[in-house]
Amino acid sequence: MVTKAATLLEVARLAGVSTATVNRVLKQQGYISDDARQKVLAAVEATKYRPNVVARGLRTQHTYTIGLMLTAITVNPLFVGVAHAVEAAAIAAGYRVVIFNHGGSASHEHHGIETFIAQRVDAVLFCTTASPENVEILAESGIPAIEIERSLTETARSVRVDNYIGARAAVDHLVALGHRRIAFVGGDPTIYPRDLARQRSVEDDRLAAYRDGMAAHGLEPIRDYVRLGTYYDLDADISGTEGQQHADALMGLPEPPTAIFATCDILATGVLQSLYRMGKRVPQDISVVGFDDTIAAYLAPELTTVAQPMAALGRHGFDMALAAIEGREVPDEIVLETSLVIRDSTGPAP
Amino acid sequence: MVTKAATLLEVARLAGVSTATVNRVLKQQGYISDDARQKVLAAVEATKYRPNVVARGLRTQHTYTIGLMLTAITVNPLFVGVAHAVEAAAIAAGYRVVIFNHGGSASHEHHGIETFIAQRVDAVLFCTTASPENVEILAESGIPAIEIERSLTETARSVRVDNYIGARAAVDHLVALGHRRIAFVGGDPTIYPRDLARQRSVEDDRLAAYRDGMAAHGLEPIRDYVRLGTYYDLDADISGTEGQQHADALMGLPEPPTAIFATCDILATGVLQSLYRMGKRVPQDISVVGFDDTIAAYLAPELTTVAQPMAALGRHGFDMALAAIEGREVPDEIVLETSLVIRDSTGPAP
DNA sequence: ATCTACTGTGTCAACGATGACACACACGCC
DNA sequence: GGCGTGTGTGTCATCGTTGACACAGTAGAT
Repeated sequence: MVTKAATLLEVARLAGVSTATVNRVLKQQGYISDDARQKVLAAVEATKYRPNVVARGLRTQHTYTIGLMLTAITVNPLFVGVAHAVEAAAIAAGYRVVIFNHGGSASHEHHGIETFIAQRVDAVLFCTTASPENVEILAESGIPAIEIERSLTETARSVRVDNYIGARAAVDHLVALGHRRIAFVGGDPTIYPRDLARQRSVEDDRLAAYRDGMAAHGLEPIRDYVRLGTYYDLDADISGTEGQQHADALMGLPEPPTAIFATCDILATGVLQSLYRMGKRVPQDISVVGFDDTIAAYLAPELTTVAQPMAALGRHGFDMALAAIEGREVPDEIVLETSLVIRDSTGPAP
Repeated sequence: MVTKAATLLEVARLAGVSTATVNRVLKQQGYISDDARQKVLAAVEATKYRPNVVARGLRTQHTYTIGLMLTAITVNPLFVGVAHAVEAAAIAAGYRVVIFNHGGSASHEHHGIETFIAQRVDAVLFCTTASPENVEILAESGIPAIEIERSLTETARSVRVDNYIGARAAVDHLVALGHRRIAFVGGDPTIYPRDLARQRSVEDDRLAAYRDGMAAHGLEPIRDYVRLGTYYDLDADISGTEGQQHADALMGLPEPPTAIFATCDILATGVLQSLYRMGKRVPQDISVVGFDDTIAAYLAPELTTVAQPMAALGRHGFDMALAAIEGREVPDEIVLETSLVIRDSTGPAP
C-alpha cells in the first residue's frame, strides 16, 4: 500500500493537538504533558510520520547536507577511502553527503559548485579541486569549504598530510636496506598546483624528500633516476601505463636502479607490471615502494608503501566543516602523519 | 565579500517586475516582452541569483535528488564504478546523488532509508541491499527503487548481468586453452540471497556455469576443486586473504589445478599473491581468470577477467529510476552482458 | 462597435516545519 | 486578593518558489 507521507499537521489533528505540540514532542524541548506526549507518539506511529527535511531546510536555512567534490572517484582509491570516511563521519553527525566528480575539468567543477550552492549545502569538501577559483566562489556565498589533501586557496581550511616526512621515510627505508641506486617515479612539480601558504606542492615535498634523503646518506643524485610525469590519466579508464613506461625506461639504463620509489600506488602497479614482464623478481632483484596504501595489499608481491591516513583525512575534513558550520573555532590547517607500511616488495639490495 | 543569496523577490524588485515574470524568464515559458527579459536577466546577473532548490523542492514535491545505497564503496571497486556511472548519468539529467554505505548491516541500511525518505529523494538505487525488507519500505512510501546487480524484491526493478553466460565464457576460455584441471573459487550460494523471480543467486549462476561448462567438455567435476566462501570480509579493511587461502589449499592438493577461475577480481588478487609466494609463474605454470574487471588491469600479470559493464549498470539503473520518476514505462528487469577480457594471466595448459 | 485571440504582467495561496509569542491555568506566598 | 513562577498549549508568520488565476491592453475580424 502506497501512502503519501504524513505531515505534521496531520499528526497533530490525529493526536488532537496543535502542530507546535507535536513539534515539541519530537524535538523533546519545552513542557509537554505525559498525556499529550502519548497521544502524539501514537499518532506519529500510526501515520508513519517522517519529518520533511526539505521543508525544515527551507525554514531553518540549514540543510544538514554537505557537498563532496571529487576529482574522479574511479581514478584513485585514495578518493574512495576519503569519501567513505567523510560519509561515515557525516552520517554519524546527522548529515548527508552529496557527491560530485569533476573529472579534472574546471568548468565541470564550476557546474558542481553551482549545484551545491543551489542546494544550499552547509559546507563543501574538496578532494581535490580542479580550480582554486571554484573554491573561492563558495566563500562569496558564505559556504565553508575544506580542502582535503591540498591547500590551494586563501579562504578554505585544509587537512593534509606531511608528504615530505612520508616520502623521506620511504627513501630512508630503502637506504637502510643497502640500496644506493634508488630511482624516483612521481608527479612533475611543474604541472601540479602549489599549496598557497607554503608555495610548495605535494610533488615538491615528495621530490625534495627524495633528494634530501639521498644527499643525507651521501648518495649522488642521478638525473636519469628521476622520472616525473602524471600519476594517472584522468581521461583513461585505467592508467597503470604511466608507471610501466617509467620502469621500462629505468631498467633500460646502462646501470639500472636496485630500488624504485613510486609516489603513488597506482604508479607502483605499473612498475610492478613492467618488472614482472621482464622477469625481474621483487624484492630479490629490485625493491619497490609505493605511496598511499590504497591497493598495495592487493598486489603481488604485497607492496611496501607510505600509508595515507585516509580515514583520518576524511574525518578531520568533516569535523572541520562541522566546526565551521556551527561557528566554532577552526584551525586553518591540520597536518597529519603518514606511516610506512613495510610489506613484501622491499628487501636488501642485491 | 560574503553575500547572502538573493531571492526571486529581490531580483524581481531590482528588475521592477513581479516574481512571476522573473520566474517566466528563468523558466523560459509563457509570454515575456523583450524589455522585461532584459531587465530580469540584468537583475539576475547583478544579484548573482541562484535558485533555492530547497524551496523549489518543497513547492514542487520533487527534489531532483536520488539516493544511492551501497554496501560499502571501499570493499569492491565494482561499487565505485557503478557509483561513478550513476553519478554521471544523474548529473547529466540534472539530478544530484546522495550516497549511503550500509556496510552490510540491515539496521544501518534501514537508517539510511529513513534519511532518504526524510530527504524526499525522488528514487533510490541499491548496489547492493543488506536486507530486501528495507527496499520494500520505499515502496510503501511511493519512492521508486532500483536494484543494481541483484533483484531480491517484489517491488523494485533491477538491472543486472547474466552471470551464467559470463562465467561460462571464462570456463570455455580455459578449456579452449587445453586446461582440464580447472578450479573454481567463488561465493558460497548458501550464504548469499537469491533473486526472487528466478530463485537463483549470482553465486548459483556462476557455479552452475562452471559445472555445466566442465560437463559440456566431458570433464569430471572434482569436489576439491570447488572452493566456496565469501568474496571479501566487510569488516576488514583489506581482504585479499580469502583468495590466498583458497589458492594455498588448491595448490596443496596431490594433483593441483592448472587453472583457477575466481569469481571476483578481489578474490583473484589473493590467488595471484599466493601463487607469487610459491614461485609459480602465471600463466606459464598456472592460469588465473577473475570476474568484474575492476583492478584486473593493475595486477601483475594483467588479469584475464569477465568484465562487468559497470558504466552501463549505473546508467541503466539511473535511467530506470528516471523513467519511474517521470511515470514512464519501466521494464521489470534489464539483463546486460558481460565480456571476457583476455589479458596475460591465461595461457596454454602446461 | 463588438467580439476573439493573443500578448504580457501581477497576485497570491500553497508546499511543511519552525519557533517566537501569547495565553491560560495551577500553585504557593505575602 | 494580588503577584510571581512554573507548566502546558495554541496561533501564525516565515522560509523561497511555483503556477493557477485574474486582469489588461492590442490587433484583427465581423
